[in-house]
Amino acid sequence: METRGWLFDLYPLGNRVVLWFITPEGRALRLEEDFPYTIYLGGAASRVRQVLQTLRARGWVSRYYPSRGLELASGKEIPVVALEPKTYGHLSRLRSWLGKLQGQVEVFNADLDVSAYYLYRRDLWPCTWYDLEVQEGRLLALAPREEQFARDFDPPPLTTLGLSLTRDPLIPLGAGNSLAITWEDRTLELEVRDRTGLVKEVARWLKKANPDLVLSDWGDEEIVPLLWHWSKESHLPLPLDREPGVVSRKFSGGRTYFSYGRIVYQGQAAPFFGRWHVDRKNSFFFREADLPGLMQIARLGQLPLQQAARASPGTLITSMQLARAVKDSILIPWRKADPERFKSAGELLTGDKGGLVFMPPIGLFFEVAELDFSSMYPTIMSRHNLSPETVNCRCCGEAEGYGGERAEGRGPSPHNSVPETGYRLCRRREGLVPRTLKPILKLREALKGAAREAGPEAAARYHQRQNALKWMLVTCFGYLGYKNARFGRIEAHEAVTAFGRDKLLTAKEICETAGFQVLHALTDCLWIKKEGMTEAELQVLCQEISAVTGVRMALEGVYRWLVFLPSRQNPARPVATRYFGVFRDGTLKVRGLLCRRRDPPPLVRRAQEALLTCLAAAATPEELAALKPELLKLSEGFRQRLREGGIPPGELVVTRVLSRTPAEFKVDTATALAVRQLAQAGISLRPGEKVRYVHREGKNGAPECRIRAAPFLEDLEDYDTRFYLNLLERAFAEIFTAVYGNHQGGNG
DNA sequence: TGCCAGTAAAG
DNA sequence: CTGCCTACTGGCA
Repeated sequence: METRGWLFDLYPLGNRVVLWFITPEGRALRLEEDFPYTIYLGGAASRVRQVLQTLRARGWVSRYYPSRGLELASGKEIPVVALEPKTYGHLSRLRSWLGKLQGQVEVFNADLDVSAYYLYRRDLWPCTWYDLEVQEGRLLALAPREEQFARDFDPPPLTTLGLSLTRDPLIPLGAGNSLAITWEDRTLELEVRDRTGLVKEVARWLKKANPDLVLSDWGDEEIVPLLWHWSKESHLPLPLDREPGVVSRKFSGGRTYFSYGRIVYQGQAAPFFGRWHVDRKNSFFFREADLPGLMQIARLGQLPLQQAARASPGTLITSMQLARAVKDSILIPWRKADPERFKSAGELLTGDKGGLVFMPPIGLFFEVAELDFSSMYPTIMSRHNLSPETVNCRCCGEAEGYGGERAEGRGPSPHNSVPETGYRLCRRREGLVPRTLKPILKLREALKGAAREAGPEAAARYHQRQNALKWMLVTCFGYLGYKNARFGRIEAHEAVTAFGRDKLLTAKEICETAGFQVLHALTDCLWIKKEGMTEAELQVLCQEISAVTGVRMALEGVYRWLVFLPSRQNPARPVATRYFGVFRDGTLKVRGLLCRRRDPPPLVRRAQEALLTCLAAAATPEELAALKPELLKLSEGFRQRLREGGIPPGELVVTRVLSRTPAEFKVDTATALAVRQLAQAGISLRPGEKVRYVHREGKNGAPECRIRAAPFLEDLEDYDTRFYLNLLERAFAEIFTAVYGNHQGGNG
């Protein structure tokens, strides 16, 4: 039978991969396909023979045969033995046994996710329409009806059931918290009188609605594990899955890890089988890019959507690289696992200098243009062929300057040598990283273009999708420098930043030659001005810089006025990353101010935003000066409200991310007090999770009374007026000091 | 006043 | 699938 279907979900089950398609009529279609997982063994033939004998004796492998594959580093084809585990269930045993053979044989393609490996091998991607050939529940053949990197796609309408909590997620379901179910624009609150009743009610809704998507808040961590547990306890069915077979469901607990210099917490996952469960509060990409973004990354990353939803940008870009490697017959090395070892201070200092920074002058400036390189690092990687296997490659010989004299000057650098470092780049092969990046860069440009031309609704969807791609591009650069990344290499990372500095410096010189004054420059942006400059002139400048550097330079905008802030520790010194201003079209751009941080109380954030919004109306020095009385009045209003008291606690909540476990705090900081308070109430938080609390009156009282942690704020009557006034003054000072000089008037 | 622990921003 | 550098605050000696 031939039909059409939109690839919706897939997962391994027993010996096969189960695939769910949505038909044009909106029906869910379940199909199975045989898919053997293939591991490759390389190295000395005698060793490999020994390993195969053992595996045969243990009965873990169904078959093996000689094969060939490309070695990443050399690009050469090498002989290997392909082996197929008997079932997916044998994979974990096989992996851990092979893992112990380090140094004896080389093991490739061993640690891939089964669903993802299936998609890479079959060259398929989710969230796409396919022509299907089907027989008795088996998938015989399929062909995509759309391109993987298509600018436009049309998903079928999906039925959605909402699931959330009625109160703060720290309050457990059934212990003060209730469940809310949303279906067809109506929300129903289910009180938890008895657990069985609740399970029955949820089961009834799932059966009745049979939703394609369950979109939840806190479903992964708080709702689904409890419901599942209760359903097992009471032997009641809970049809979370469409899969009729037996699926195993384990709740593993979340994971805390260190990324970009800070602690992150990723909650445990509670995916469904044959149905999507997306927890909005446990999905980086949903937050950044909504459902269209999730579909986009599932397609590009060739991951089941529920996995893509919970993945970090790093996992996504790695998946794209893995897919590329499988398609190109490159043997995939086992992931380097060295999780305990952090870089030492010495390692950090060597080599990597990062982005180039010029310090701005402090104060207020009028008519300043900002120029930004678009996607500078990814473009550099793609244009200059930067990849782990292309830096100082073996194949291009060492005669052409490798290790020799450094590239002098900053003119157009020799085609295959890296500025500053003397590294040499491969000319024969295009690297894995550039090959992965190129189509992403191209699609992102297409999406940005489409967003500019489309109506507001379609534009929002294009924008979400391009935003998802942005994060993958950014992370791709970071991963080059990460020692444990599968496709990382520190020299490649250094080369990217070296090219980056070179290009920014080139841009600065071009600006100066054209008679512009360069006020400030930061990694991939420039702030410049010239008496009587025109937009047309700036566009020409951008074109010249783009042509010379090979990276697109675009005019971010012309500021009517712009403020660079001084350091608070040393007011004579500027800070590179804190500024705000208003463009000619009246939009504000604010960086590094209090309102851009995630920790300040809503009241303080709103106060600063109110002042900024007021200032945005001014265009000239005169207008700016004329606004001062209004700003003073505004700020006095906020002070007044604080002093009067009676501000709801929610307005005063400070939000911080836990950096360590409660026991690890050496100092009684407010954050430490808050976690302890929660622990006393039986709520334990892990590093990377957020704590929220209000500062109370009486700083000198017992430590327990200095703060009150959320969610126990409902009966809180007092707050530390001095603390909040102080914070408010700081928010005002960031604006007043630079715009009007130090004098703030009022009682400031 | 200087130092340290703790926390967060922009790119 | 765990990539920094720098600015800043608050508490303590």
